Formats: sequence, C-alpha cells, structure tokens
Amino acid sequence: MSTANKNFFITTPIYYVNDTPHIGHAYTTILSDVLTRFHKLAGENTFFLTGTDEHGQKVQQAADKRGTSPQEHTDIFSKRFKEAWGEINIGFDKFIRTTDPEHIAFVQKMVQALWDKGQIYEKEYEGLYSVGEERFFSEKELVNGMDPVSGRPVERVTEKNYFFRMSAYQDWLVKYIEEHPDFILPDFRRNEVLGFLRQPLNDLCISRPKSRLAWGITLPFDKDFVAYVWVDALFNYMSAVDGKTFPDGSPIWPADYHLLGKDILTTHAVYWTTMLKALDLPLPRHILAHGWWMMDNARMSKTTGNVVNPMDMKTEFGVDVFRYFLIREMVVGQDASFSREALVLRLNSELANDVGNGLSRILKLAATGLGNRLTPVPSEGEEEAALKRAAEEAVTAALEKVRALKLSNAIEDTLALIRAVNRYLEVKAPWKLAKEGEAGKAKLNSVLYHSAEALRIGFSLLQPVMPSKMVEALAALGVLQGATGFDPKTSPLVWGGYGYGNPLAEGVNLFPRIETAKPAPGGQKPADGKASAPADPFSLIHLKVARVEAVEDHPNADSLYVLRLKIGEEERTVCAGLKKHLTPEELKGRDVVVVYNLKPANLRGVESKGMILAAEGEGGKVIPVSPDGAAPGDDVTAEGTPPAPKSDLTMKEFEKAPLTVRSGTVFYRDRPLRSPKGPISAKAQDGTVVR
RNA sequence: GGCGGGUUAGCUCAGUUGGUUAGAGCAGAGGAAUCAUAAUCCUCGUGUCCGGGGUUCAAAUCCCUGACCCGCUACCA
Repeated sequence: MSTANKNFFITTPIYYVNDTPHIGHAYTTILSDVLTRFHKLAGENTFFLTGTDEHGQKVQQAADKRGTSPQEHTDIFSKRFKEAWGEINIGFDKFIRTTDPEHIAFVQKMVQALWDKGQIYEKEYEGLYSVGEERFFSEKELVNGMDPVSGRPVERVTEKNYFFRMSAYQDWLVKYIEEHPDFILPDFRRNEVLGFLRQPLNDLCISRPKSRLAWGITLPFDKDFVAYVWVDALFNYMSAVDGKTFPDGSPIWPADYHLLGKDILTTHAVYWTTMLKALDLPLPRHILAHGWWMMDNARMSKTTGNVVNPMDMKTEFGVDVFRYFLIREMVVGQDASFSREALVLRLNSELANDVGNGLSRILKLAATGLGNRLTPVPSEGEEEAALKRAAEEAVTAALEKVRALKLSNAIEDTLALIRAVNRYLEVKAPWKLAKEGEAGKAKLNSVLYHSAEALRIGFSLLQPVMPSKMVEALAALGVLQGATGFDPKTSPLVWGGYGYGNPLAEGVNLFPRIETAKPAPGGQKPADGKASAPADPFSLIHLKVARVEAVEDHPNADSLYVLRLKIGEEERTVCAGLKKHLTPEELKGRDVVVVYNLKPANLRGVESKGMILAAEGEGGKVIPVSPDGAAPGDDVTAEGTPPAPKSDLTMKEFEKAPLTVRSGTVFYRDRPLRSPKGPISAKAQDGTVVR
C-alpha cells in the first residue's frame, strides 16, 4: 500500500434500480469509498465505479404500473441511488447505468465476440407457458391442466434460447482458483465456491425472447432476443472503463477488487470469470464478498421489512459517524449486528472521549497559553521522540491493515495513537506550564505542537472513513491545508509535513457525546433482555390437515413423489420422499398433516410448498401420521401453545420444536397434537421422531 | 445427508510454524489529576482456552471423539 504510483480500481455491484437504497447497499458502497480514499492517501491513482442495473421484467412491470416508459422509470429511480450516495459522501468516479448507450453497445460487442468464438449455441425446448404468470410450468405443476397460480390456461410453446458454454471452463476455473488463493476473499468463501464447483457445472442461459421480455439489450445475432441479466449486468465493470486509462497511461481494467454481498458471489466467481476467460480478457484481481448486517439477530433485507434506512442514521448522528460505525464495527467478510446502542457506544467511547476530547484539550490549552498559535519545533525530549515514533508506527500499521482489508484494526491502530496523545498530555501536564506565563511558554508550545502533530497524523488516517469531520478537525488545529487537505504529494502522513500557519480554533466540539439513560443502580440490562424473547418454538408452526388428491412420480428424482394436496379449498403441490415406503395407491385419498407455513423449497426442479409429517415405523417404513376423522383444512395444534405462525418457516425453526410419538399418538414435548376431531395418530414406536 | 468453519474474561473478539505467569477493546471496581465533551491517566482478571481421550519434555495451538452453533450444498420435503 505504500508503493507509490500504483493504480487501484474498485467496483461495487450495480444495484437493481427498483430497490430502495438500504444499509446493505450503503455498506458496500461506503466500504468501496473508504478503500478508495485510503489508496489515494497512500499516493495511488484510483478509480471507483458504482451504478444501477436497469433492465428486466420487474422494471418493465413497475413502469407499466406507473404509466411511464421503462426509460423514464429508471431515470427517476436510478437518481435515488445517485443522490443517496451524494448524501453519504461517496466519491465515485463513475456511476454507470445499464441503459447507457455505451454500455448497451459494449454488451452487444462482447456477446457478438462470444458468438463468433463459438462460445454461444442455441437450444430449443418445448414447455407449457402461462401468459398470465409470464413463466413456464412443468406438466406436474398444472392443476387440471391450468396454471396453478392464476388458474388460467397455459399454452404449449416451443422456445429457443441461447446458452454460453460455461461448462467447458469448469476444470480451468477450479485450477485457477486453487492457484490464486487470494482471488476469492475471504478464504472460507473460496472454499465454498470450490465446493460448489465439485458438482457438474451447467451451461448458462444468456437470453430471453423479446416476446416475453422486451426491456433489455438486443442480441446482435438475433434481433428477437435480449440478453439475460448476467450478461447484461456483469459487463458493466468493463464497459464503464472501456478505453479509459489511469494517468500513467495503463488501462483501468482489470479491477483490483469487485466488492459484493455473499449472495452474488457465485455469479461473480463463476459466471463472470468464465465469460472473461472465454473472451481471453484479463480477470479481476480479487473478488471480495462481505457479510450481512444483522438487525435484532435477523438478516437485514427488504423482504423482512426490518430495514434501517441509512438516511435516518445520517440524520441522527451525522454521515461521518455512521460511516465510522459501519467500518469500525464490521470485520470485513463476517456478519455484524447493527444496533443504535452499539453505535452510541462507539461514538461516545472512541470518537467523543478519545478523538474529539483530545482535540478539545489542545485547543483550550493553546488558546489560554499561546494565543491560539503553534510553532513547529524539533523533537528533543524522550517523550517527544516516543510520540513521534508512535505516530510513524501507527501509519505503518494502519496502512498495512488496510492492505489486508482489516479496516477495523486499522482504526484500532489509529485510536492507539490518539490515546498515546492523551497519555502524553498527562505526563507533561501542560496546564501547569500554562500557568507559568512567559517562563513556560516555550515548553508549552513544544508539548502542544507534539500533541497536535500526532493528532494531525491520526486525523489523516481517519480521513478516508470520515472525510468531512476530519477536514474540520485539521482546520481547527490550524493546519495549513488546501480545501481537500489530503493530496498525498503534501505528505499528510509524515511527521512535520505540514505547517501550522493558521490560528487554532476555539470551542470546537467535533463529536458531541450522546447521553444514554443510566441503568438503574444494580440493574442488569442486556442479560435479562433475552428473557422476553424465547417464545415456544412450536407456536411458529402452522399445521393443517390435507387430503392427497393425486400422486405422481417426481420427473427427476428417484425417491420423491409429487403430491397434489387439497387443504380446505386450497390446492398445493408438495414433494415427499415416500416412494420407497408407500405405493401411490396407498397414498392417494389419504388424509395427512402438512406443515402449512414451511418456506417453499425447490426440490430437483419442482417447487414444494410444505412438508408432510411422517414417522418411521416398523422395518424402517416411513408412514405419514393421520389426523383421524378431521377434515382437510382443519388446523392441528398442541395443547397450551397459542399459535402465532410465521410465514416462510425454515426447516431449522421447524426442528426446534421436537415432535415425537408416544403410545401411538404424536406429541410436542409432553403435549399431544390435536385436530378438532381428536389426537393425531402414528404407527410407530414410542420416542420416534416425527418430521 | 455431504463439505467447510466456529466454540478463549460479563460482552465483542486477537492469539503467528505447539514453548516462559493466555491478550486487546468495551463494561465493572478503586485511585490520581482538573487543560478537556462528568472527558483523561494509573491500578485491578483463581478465565476447567466447549466436554472427553491421545501424541509430546511441552497443546488454546496437532490427532481422535462427543455436544452445540454457523455457512455452503443436497433425491432434505
């Protein structure tokens, strides 16, 4: 990182234009911004790219709904991202939009090149297409020959699509990742990708017929098709910098870092990488997948609705504090939890007590004893030499940590320097010197100059994280600086590199403390806060009686049946691993108990919405439990547990509530499950687990 | 089910190729000081390093095994 004249190109994913900017987007973008500013501080040429992904069916639909053209729609919604980044001080060099004409032309050029190289082929297949749902259904999914969702008719459609020969690059990719251990970061993500690549890799469908999706980039070799999202979006990283160079004349591509959330790692590590390889183009140097921000121990996402709006945090604490918290709290790659309490803790104990207060002390002492003027002096005493050394070590250590992407630790090193200043002040007690008048003035100046210089270097190291606050802090110290103050040519990180020509400010309170309610004497806070949380795990589960209407073999799995269930008035498709245990005849017409709110899962190509409860009986035979006498649609409950079912129950949550067999009926712990007509029976021995 | 990772002070976590009394920050207790944002500085930890076995002169660190947690993946349903 100390190497001068290096070039540094970093990207964020392009965000889907229909999304509202949330903390996930903000984190990725802030992290890129901070890294960029650090590299700039170290004297490198940098290029920082972000943007929006603007094609696809959802955009088209949203535009239709609003009665505008897709282009007008994306113009408005793309701007929301751009403005959001402006508000949190993101200094990107380019904001790309996939609807930019240059991008469209570039994608077409690349797709054509793949086509010319024989890396794309067409394949036809026949399927059942529902116009209402705009998707294909398998024959098994149909209900009475109709679309199972809308109940409308489906058409037999023969559709052609284009495929990229991704499978041809599987072996190469495995080898490449193994030979470049820092290609995918952090390393446990690399292992996951390699694990994924142990399965055979399919070719990648890269097209959609215009009849189904018009809002996209037309394929140059077939005007009836548009490019599917991966091809369209991923090439933004290159199209944005096509033909552009760094000041030293070298091309900007390839990227040093692609930053992304772990959900789109495969897309980048596999799809993008193999496409580049197929075109003999240089690969990005690193792909860095970061973790999620957790909120109340739940994943942050727009679907669950528990979104912290970055703009709210900015309003309450200021942009820089918000940025500081995100960078300080999260270990890059790991998940982290977001809470207002944690943010206030960081703000008070680090920014207010150490950084802001350190500055305040010096300003006040300089005001009372030196008339707000500092004069640079050589470091003669032992403590002064030690402080200077501490500053130099902090610079080395922090930049080293940044290069290793350990940003939180880099801040830690910087805080250590600032704490050293506070310690130095205790030792030197300049407030005593200030009372000695003229006699102590030279000594006072030396102490304050050394403190100020150490602080200045600390502030410079914090500047990438808190750009505006640190400029303010340096101005308060009276440092001679330009408007930006961080041109590496002026050696911001070198002891004595700056003059102190301006008067020091007075009454600056850089980071005001946030007063927190003191816990009542002897009161415990977080420990028993959990006491309210653990509800009965069974209450989350919603069980219903269902009747098996039809049993089909799974088209693509040996041990699975595809069952059509009737649950009251509702019809559902559920997969069941009962093929080895029961014949279709035994199953058909039977009444079963189904986990009604289980998160739908895709089992070898068929969506399964629920799970049938069964227990292993004699001879390892798995038999569904029976709700004797109850009608399809009836609820099944456990005595004493008020139901509070949650939608999209995970398997893990389901398993937290153990169901077992006892004397022929199903129990949750010590309470029997009941339908309105009585207990649920199971032909299995006591203690058998039901699932 | 398969693969991978984790379990260290009240909390969040460091602990390099096994080697002297296991560390940091936060929180907590006591004290000093008073320039400062009731901020700062100093002092204070008898922690079965998840349990159990093993290798070794020596293990938080290596091996086996059990429990729990997490991630990816799956004909898990």
